[in-house]
Amino acid sequence: MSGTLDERSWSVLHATVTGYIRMAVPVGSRAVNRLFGLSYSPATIRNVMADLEEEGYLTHPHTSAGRVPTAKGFRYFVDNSAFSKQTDFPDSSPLASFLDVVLDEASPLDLLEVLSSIMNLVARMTNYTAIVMEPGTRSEERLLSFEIIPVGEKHLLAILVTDTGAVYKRTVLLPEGFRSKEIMYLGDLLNTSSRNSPLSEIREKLVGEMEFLGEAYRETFQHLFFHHRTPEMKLFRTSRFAEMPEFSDASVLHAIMEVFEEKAALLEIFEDLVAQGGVSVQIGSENPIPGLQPCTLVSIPLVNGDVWLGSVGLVGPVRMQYDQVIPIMHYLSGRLNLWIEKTLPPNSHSLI
Amino acid sequence: MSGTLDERSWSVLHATVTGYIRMAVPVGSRAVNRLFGLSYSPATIRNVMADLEEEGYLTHPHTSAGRVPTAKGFRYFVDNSAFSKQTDFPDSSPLASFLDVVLDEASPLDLLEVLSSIMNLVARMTNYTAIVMEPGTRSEERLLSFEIIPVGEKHLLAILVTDTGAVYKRTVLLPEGFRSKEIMYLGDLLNTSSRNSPLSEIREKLVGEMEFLGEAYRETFQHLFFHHRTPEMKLFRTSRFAEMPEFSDASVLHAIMEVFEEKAALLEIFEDLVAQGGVSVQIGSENPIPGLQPCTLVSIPLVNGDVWLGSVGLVGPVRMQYDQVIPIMHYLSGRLNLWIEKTLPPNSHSLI
DNA sequence: TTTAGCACTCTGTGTTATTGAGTGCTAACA
DNA sequence: TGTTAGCACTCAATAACACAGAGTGCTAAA
Repeated sequence: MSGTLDERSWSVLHATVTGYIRMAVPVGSRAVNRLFGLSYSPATIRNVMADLEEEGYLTHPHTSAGRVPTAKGFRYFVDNSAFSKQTDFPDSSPLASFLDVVLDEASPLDLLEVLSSIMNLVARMTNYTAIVMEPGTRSEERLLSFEIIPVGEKHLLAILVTDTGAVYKRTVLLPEGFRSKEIMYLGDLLNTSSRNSPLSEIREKLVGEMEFLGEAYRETFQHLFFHHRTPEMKLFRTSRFAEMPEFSDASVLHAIMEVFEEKAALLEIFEDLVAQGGVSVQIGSENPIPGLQPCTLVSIPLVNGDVWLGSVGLVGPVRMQYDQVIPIMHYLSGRLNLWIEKTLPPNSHSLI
Repeated sequence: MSGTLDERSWSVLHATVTGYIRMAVPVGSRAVNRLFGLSYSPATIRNVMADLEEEGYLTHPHTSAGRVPTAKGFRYFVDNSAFSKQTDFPDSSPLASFLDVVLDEASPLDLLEVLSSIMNLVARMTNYTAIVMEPGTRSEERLLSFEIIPVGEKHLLAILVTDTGAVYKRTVLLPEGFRSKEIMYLGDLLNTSSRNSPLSEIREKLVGEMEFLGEAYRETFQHLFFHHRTPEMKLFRTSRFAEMPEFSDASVLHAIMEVFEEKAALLEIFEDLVAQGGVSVQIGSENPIPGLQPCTLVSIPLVNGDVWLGSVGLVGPVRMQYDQVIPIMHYLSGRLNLWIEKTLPPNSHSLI
């Protein structure tokens, strides 16, 4: 990135950003001088601020207003603050003890629920909106169990379990003249012959074998067996946005709410950040979704080697309390990924 | 309720309410006269409006403003408009053909998904927020299948299926020194001996029998078997609220968003309305949740005899397009409940 | 190099005047 | 007697204006 700031510029930038985060209004030279006890006078600070503005770290809503950090200013602040390197986290934190309990007794096969309960807490601690995302279909998902259960006279309920802990269910009406036995036989066959085979392989095999079945059988069976797994997303405390001054404009707020109702775009962001690993901070327009550009997204991927299992994130205003959020997310990244690494075999989605 | 309005008063009330729904601003006597071609002059309309105000159907934000309907005014409007009695619905509607397709191939065991896809469409058609609610634990839920699947060396995955189509899963770490065989044996036993027994009965039996098991076994098994089912709620298009003029006040909007993040209160409302049956319209303060009082909730319970399977609702501003929403919900109530009645045995949650 | 001082700029607020929509009342009318 | 035209009155919303205050940029002094 661009050059490094000297000591004095950095302390002014730091104070300006911190002040803006706290007050949510443009910060003037006097405020920086007083609030942060800088040993420079307001006049000096004004000079420094003018320089910082020229270099693009600050802006000016209008002549007689204080300074507001730009995305570049926030970026420099985040990259150079101590909290971004901080690796320790107080064991006494409620989060730490919560994780102790949850991670001890839970399994990565129940990842969505585990992450949900954790991020629910994190959302409450930080007062920002939390996101939990789990990807859809996984490449080498393998069949653990396929059970067809007759329900009543005319219905079949299929339960498909894969080694990632995913459970699919579907109910179908048995077509007129069909015996449930026949379909159940197919199910049993599959269950014993293909246990532990990748779903993709079973799919191909089935398509081949099913040529010999009647159309109606084939359709019913396919309906029971072929599921596509959609990504799962959960949100916590989206209502917080309605309280923040930067979202008092209804159209801005509306745009954000719409982003939250459409998981595809968020999924893409999380996918893109997997390779990066660790804590990603996307400030303002650094993220590609237009509606989300007045926001900052702090997120971490959960991986087992090079297999992506899911991601969690926090969304708040650009004026986010980075010094609180980033250490929390760092800590979460460490604990969760360690837990996954310890529990799952290397590079696997599953416990096998 | 209070008395019946004479012909003229009713036409003025009708025009005022309709006008207010359309314009979202107080409606004056001239507007009523012009927009609705009433044969009375503005002066006469003013007299009638004054009477309606005295009787509590209209209010007055301030002297020189037009009239705004009160909750009582909306209530009278809803109760006496033709659309509330209308029973037919165009077969050509996208909703009708959508239901034709969905209800034909789906089963009430997948109720949550069925209702979700329908209400997603309804939310888009009406531009209001849709809610799908499914109650939690059901009294006489019976066991269909309980399977314990070993995953890897040290984990067990339990899948419990009940006759309502509910599927529970949980993964546990096998305690040190345990053999998965032993626990699986318990599972098998349960599966063959207790299939079709109510969960409550199995629970009691197990608690009795498990006295003889060691503490650790008991705990592990209980962890696998005892789930409590929490109510499920899904929301569609909550972002719409951010666009409506009556919710431009951030604190009002925030209160509503918070209601949507807490399913307990909504669940209670839906539960209370089950007995009433059919289409319930709760206008403004008629619903008991404070944050939701600037809204109207139009909802229908889905029942099989006296068994409640779930509810769906639409939430919008009090100034809702009742003439569009109520017929839709009437139609939905009819189609869905008929579908349930045809598919499920009488007074049952399930297909058995 | 830093800082005090000062003129200047611009938003936000409070004041006032004005406009216009809408009412309530009264008197005329059918 | 019910309906309507006319008119004075009320009050929110808007615009115009002055003014205070916060904050800047520049200059000159320390």
